Amino acid sequence: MAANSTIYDIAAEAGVSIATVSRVLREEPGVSPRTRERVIAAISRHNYRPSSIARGMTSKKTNTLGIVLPKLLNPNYAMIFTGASDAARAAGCSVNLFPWRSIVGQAENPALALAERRLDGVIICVEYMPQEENARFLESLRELRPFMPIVLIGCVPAEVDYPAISYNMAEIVRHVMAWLIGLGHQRIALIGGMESDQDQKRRDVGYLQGLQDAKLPFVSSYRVFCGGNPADGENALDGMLEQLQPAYWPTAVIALNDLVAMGCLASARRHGLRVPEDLSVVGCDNIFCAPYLLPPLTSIDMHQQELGARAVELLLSGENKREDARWEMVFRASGGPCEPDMRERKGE
Amino acid sequence: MAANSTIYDIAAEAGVSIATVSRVLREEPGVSPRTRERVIAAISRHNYRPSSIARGMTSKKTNTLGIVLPKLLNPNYAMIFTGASDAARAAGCSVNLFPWRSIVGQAENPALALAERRLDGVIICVEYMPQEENARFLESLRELRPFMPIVLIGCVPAEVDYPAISYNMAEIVRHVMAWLIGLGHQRIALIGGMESDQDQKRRDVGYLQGLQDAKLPFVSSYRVFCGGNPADGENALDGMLEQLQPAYWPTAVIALNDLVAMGCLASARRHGLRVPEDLSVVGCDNIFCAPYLLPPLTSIDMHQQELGARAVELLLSGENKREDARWEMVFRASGGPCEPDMRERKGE
DNA sequence: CTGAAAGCGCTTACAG
DNA sequence: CTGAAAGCGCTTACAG
Repeated sequence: MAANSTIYDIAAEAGVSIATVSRVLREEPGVSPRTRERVIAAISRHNYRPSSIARGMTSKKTNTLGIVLPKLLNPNYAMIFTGASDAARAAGCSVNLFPWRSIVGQAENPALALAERRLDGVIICVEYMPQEENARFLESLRELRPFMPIVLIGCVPAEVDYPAISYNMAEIVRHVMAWLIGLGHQRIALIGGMESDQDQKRRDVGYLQGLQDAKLPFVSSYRVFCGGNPADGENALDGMLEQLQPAYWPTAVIALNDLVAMGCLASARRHGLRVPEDLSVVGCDNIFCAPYLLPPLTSIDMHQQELGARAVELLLSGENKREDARWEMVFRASGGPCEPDMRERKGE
Repeated sequence: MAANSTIYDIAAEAGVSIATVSRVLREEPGVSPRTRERVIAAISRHNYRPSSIARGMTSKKTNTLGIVLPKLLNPNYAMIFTGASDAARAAGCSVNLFPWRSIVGQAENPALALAERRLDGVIICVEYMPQEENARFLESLRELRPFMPIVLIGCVPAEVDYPAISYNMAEIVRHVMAWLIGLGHQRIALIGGMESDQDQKRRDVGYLQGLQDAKLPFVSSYRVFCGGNPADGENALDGMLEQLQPAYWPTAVIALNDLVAMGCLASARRHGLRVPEDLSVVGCDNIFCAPYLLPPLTSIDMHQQELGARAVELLLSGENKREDARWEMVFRASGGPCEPDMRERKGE
């Protein structure tokens, strides 16, 4: 009376064929009310649940989508997942989350680890993937393609031919640079990201463009690579400040993300820098804590839930279309005019 | 040459039977090296991947676990998921995440929505579930049980008979109360949670016990129910402060979680209260931003990744055992001795 | 409106 | 060491 009852048990109990039970299950029209009733009664008596796995076997549909994300501990990705999951549910699908680590490290073909799952489609976030692994992964994606539709999200390289929703980190960083420069900043640091990551390269492009736009020199001390957690940002800014005379300290920092920005705030505080008077800090992702930091953090809203939802739509639509993700700068107190207290700058 | 190749294609190509291909696939011993080689060559030529769904069909194992969590946007749950996912991977399984919303609202038997997935087991977090839905859910769990092993985590009611890893919120809140009272606090507020939630009841038990231990009166103005987000905490404390003369303002707040605590910090700041001198704030969950708030937040480390990992172990072991989750108070600057500035307290 | 039969792509005894 | 055959629990034409 339980997990082991199959469509045969129900058919026998209701005195019909399994085809009829199947019709009732799938709510197909063309079953007489009386029959339907008997079948439904038998189903509930047995607590019968059709096996989605057997269904998948015959129907070739699993009603399950996959999403590959770097990690979940950064709320940025939790937002993307949530958006995707909600949209999928509305379309009658569920979403399986694959942390990046769970599919990489698979000997030759990382992406093929997904193939055997026979998903109805997969959303892959190409971000924070070390260059080498990333290249190998994109390569192996070609072999995944025959198995299921793929949509890429994130910093999608222009040359790959997949449906994608991408954001242009170069454009974003350049925009932030222009804003900071407009506020009088000339010494602007860019902190975070691994030098080998795909999306870092895009950030650096925007950073350099921003400098060029204002005819400012590139000072390599102001570009520090590091991981994506608060402690990474803290260490990175600590290191920068300690290696430079105060006269050369940056007056603004663009952080990889809000986590790194949090670390920068902590470092600034410890070094006696007032934010934003002595140091402006700009984050990215606009995670839930950004407004609650002190000072509240200026950041970039990447509209992550919308991004996740849109990726699902694109995946289900089957279009091979490339879109740009929306983004928007959110102004809070951590970013402001450049007005460092010169009395404290012993070097000037 | 792709998604459509099956074990038959490989068998034909390699000139063997499908049983032999299956043996090679599963790395069974007892296949001659020559044969194995031919099969492997055919597999890689076709980019063949066995269908996990067909495998599940015959082997009755899906190597997939489920985990039901209230939401992912609170990092608390992202930590639990991460711990579970890592542990599952080490055991050769993957973990499917089911947001609470995705399985509830299913007409009669919410838990049965999981049944058809034929998971190898499921971890269910019983928390933040409105009482009514929660009761219905626990009830329907009985019908899920024949389908797959279940492990409960969270504030698991003592009366349910499932393997579980539970934390005793009553004990935790009582402990925090004792600590605050030891620091001289007498007016302690408890903020957050929905009155109807199971785990709130446990918190309230601990709160009342804490008051009793110190022979302090229960002042209902100090107990405010609200949601679990920063804005909820902010509004809740705002409301409390605005309804009381400053002389009666609490000198300490125990928040539902760190998100609510963040909101309380903001509210305190806006009301000119120094933390911790005028108001101590204690959060729960010790999420990544706790150390980066101003002041850094005293919180409870719930060892979430360990909890998730342990739940997976318990699930796979098949033991029907009930364990207590580890927890630990983390002391930071937001909690301290009660020494409000009386000059500011116009009422005294 | 209903049923008999084939088939989805594998694994698993059972023979040899 | 290898293969023929049954079977997992459904859906899907095809008949009637």
